[in-house]
Amino acid sequence: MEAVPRKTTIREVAQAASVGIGTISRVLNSSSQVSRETRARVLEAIRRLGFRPNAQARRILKRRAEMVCFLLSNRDFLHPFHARILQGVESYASGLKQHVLFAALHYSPRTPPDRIDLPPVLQEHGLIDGLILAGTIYPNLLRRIESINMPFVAFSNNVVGMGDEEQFDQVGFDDFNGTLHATRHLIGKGHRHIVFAADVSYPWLRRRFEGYRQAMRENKLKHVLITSRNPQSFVDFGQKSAGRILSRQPRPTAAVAGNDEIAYGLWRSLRRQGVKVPDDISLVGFDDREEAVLMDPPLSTVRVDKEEIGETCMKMLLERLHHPRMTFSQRILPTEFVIRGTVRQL
Amino acid sequence: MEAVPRKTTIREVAQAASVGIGTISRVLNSSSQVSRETRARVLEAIRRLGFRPNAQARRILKRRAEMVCFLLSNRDFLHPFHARILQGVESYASGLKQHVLFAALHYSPRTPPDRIDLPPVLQEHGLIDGLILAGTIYPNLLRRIESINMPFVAFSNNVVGMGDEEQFDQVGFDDFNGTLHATRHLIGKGHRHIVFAADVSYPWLRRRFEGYRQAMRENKLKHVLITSRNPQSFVDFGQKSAGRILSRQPRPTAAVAGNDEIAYGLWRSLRRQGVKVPDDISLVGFDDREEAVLMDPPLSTVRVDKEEIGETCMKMLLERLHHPRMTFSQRILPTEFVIRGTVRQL
DNA sequence: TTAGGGTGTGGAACCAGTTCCAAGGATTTT
DNA sequence: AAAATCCTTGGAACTGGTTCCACACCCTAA
Repeated sequence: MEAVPRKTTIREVAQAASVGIGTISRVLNSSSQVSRETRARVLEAIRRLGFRPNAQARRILKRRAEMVCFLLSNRDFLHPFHARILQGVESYASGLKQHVLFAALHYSPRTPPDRIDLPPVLQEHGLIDGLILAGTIYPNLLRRIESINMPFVAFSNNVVGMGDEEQFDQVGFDDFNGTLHATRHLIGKGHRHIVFAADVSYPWLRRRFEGYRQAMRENKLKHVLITSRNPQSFVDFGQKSAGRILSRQPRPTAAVAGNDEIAYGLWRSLRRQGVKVPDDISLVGFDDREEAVLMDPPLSTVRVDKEEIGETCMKMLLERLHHPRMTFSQRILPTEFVIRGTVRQL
Repeated sequence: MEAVPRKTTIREVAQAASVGIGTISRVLNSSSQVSRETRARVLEAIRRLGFRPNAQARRILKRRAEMVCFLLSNRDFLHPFHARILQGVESYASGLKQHVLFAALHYSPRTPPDRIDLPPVLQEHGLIDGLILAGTIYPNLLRRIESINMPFVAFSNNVVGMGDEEQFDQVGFDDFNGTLHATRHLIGKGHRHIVFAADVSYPWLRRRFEGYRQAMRENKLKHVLITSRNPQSFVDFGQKSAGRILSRQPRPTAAVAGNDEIAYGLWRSLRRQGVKVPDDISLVGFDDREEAVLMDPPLSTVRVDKEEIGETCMKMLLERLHHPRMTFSQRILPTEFVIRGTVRQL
């Protein structure tokens, strides 16, 4: 490897400006008082030499990397959903001169914690100050992270199999109230036979189901859960569910999908069978993905502000870094039902 | 801010193992020969003290951050397309113990280079070794990057307004041959009246248009470019183009869309007007986005391997870092036409 | 026995910053 | 006029690694 050209150092700047190295440092950190003339002379020397302070050296002393890691776990790819969270993290972070490192991890929920092979960032220390966990989170990963004493905040909607005794910082959105409001909206539009389509073995879909059930119960309506066998994907789940919905007697007038992908699958399959949305059946989704607007008609769905999730994660992580012994907190961000074109008045 | 607990240092480990600090370093870097017994004693001490070497300190000496920045410029959000490139970068990088920092930047093509406000990562030095530029790249940004002497590789398909004299490392995919093959495929299926829909003021769409034109020319067919006024987005562009396509005499039997979003808009608008794809008109896209498979019927399109782009960018950047004076190179990755359901045999 | 070579090891010097103490000079107080 | 205080400033010491030189030790050859 060829030698990297040496960069200007603080000592050379000090020489050039005929001051001591301490003064340069003081100017850089705009901290304690430096006389107007000295400061000007130093700044001029910095400009002239094109000096940019070395980040690593500062960090050793500061004991802060000013960097956090966004760790995406067990996702085959960086979905727009998580991409938006990442963006929320980044935009908030960069305003505070914090950097965001991106890393991915694949692990099995059954691997013992100490056998989980963490990404390189987490193997050295001092590289990052903390961690934002996104993607599916099983208890063994939490154990592993705790074992290296790395402060972290988890995006909690995809946390699986955690007991109530678990204590860690988390940010999530309100699954329950999301479907509660969506379902109430359908009921308000005169719908009585409303089904819910999702695989409720996922904790977050289970919570959404509970929100739907709550709305049905408070209106003394019967709840119906539609599932399908061996789906290849959520879209496929939706497609396979369509037939089951249509075969019910009496035929449901509306369906609440566990997420937008299921809603898409449903819509596509219904349309193929000549069933029109919303004329023949109303449909609502959850998540408000990009594709929701592109559906025809555009999908009424529960909006989740993904960037706000990211921003809140970052905010909470910084608080944790500043106050390591602060008690753990959990933030649930509200969701919003967005009315588009897939619900009709009965 | 509370004090961060001091971590174990190499000197403490040396003390514990009753060896010198140099020996610890040698063990850590598994470099020169250390006797079997000494190595075992050191490793035992490291384990017992839970020692993890400080990354920053090493980097000062090594003059390498082992970190690169993925800079997304002028994108309102991290599209799946770029997300996949990022993933390609990350997965290749992490295998080589390199880290990937994510940053975003918004700038105007008209801002003078020295006025472009770079993200914090690029303001200090030593934090990253190099840069991968994704998103729209105008000459002023290149000038700015060059001014801080930061090695970089650009994803070249979105480079705008660059003369031929521009020299920098770039990785892109083959716009021209993509549409060339797609159009040839349509011609092979018996189509003669084929239009191309896109705003060719984008250089990459212009290249795709040229590929289409080449295929038409070599078959002595007339090329037709469809554009539309003041589109809100690519999808909108597609929607607005549908009418223009249908009003042509004789009516085209196939359309090549500049990208999948335009294809989606076209498809949606055509369907609304009762025109069936592919029965009444065949359609091909470009990019092979996630949505392409979800369209009904799924879209025949030109696949671009985004992760390979990311991987190649990272590979090229590492080469550049190892050989700073190497001549600049440009890699064009091949594309592949994917046959799905939107083209019919005439 | 001595010279020569190879291996293993200790630790000073170094990297590029920050911190802090001491000290110089100016200004104010006594 | 002397003492006290404040504002600036210089630079040694420090951070936590790596590098390199010196040296001890062992083995072999002359």
